Amino acid sequence: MSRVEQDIRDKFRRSGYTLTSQRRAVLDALRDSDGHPSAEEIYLAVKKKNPRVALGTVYQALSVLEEIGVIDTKHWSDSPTRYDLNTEPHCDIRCVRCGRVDEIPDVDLGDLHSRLQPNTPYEITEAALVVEGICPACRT
Amino acid sequence: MSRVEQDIRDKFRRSGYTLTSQRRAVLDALRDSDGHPSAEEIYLAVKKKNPRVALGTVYQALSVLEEIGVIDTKHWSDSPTRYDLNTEPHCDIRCVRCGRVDEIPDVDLGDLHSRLQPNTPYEITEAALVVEGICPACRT
DNA sequence: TGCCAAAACAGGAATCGTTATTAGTTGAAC
DNA sequence: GTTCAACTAATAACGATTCCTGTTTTGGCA
Repeated sequence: MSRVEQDIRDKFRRSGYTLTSQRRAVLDALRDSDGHPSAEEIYLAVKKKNPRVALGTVYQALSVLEEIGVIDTKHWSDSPTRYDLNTEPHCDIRCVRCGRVDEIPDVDLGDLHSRLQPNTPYEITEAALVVEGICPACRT
Repeated sequence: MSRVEQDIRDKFRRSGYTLTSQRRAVLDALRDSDGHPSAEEIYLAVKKKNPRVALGTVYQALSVLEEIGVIDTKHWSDSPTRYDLNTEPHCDIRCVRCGRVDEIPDVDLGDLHSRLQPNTPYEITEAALVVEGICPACRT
């Protein structure tokens, strides 16, 4: 069993949630996808193996997976939420033309939180970069 | 007439859009609000002076105002879009408990775009920070 | 000033991603 | 095997936003 696999099982055990076949299927769909699928895309992938799953189940599974820290979610405006197995802080960019999402490597976001905190009386809980652009394929 | 006022008129003239009383009212509501109101809040403020305006009109006015560069929009997940007269790049933080939005001062975002661009083949069109936290009043 | 075409508007229906509800199913603990 | 809580499928409901249609307003021009 891989380290990642073990980590997932640990997080389920600690949380009290059970790793059901539907949640497993959502994780598999995320692993097998090439990028940052939407709930709809995950739903379609899961449906191929088990046509009985409902879209609502996918949403609920995703919310559990996010809660226990197995997946990350990313929001862009005018676009459905994207999901991602990678829980390391990283920066994603979305193509405004085709919707494709890719990671921007070598961006140090670790200090974002600590760099902002001294400037606000709020207690920062979340700090993310939302980046949009035009991907090479769409630039033509 | 203030500099800001003149700037708004110029932007309308150049764009070809007309500065109607409804669009004027939306701008006034933004100016008189204490922060970063949602479309709904702007709608309610506008309605006080002219009860006949429709919510759809507010949305359309906001979209025109954004297009010609008079206002900024900010998106947080699980929350309606917020609008802002300030078009200088700046960083806002939203309270996850009460929804209040405040600016985080002294954050240099000017180089965000140029810092990210070398690391991606995308042509970056937009780079923003989305920050959430708990405001002093909600920390109790 | 009065007319006309284009733009903008009001009102309400429609859309879309997401969440809530509810009844039924599963599966682990005894 | 029985029991009970957790989970699921199906579908209704929701909120923010956009779209549509007929009406009103606006700016250009005689």
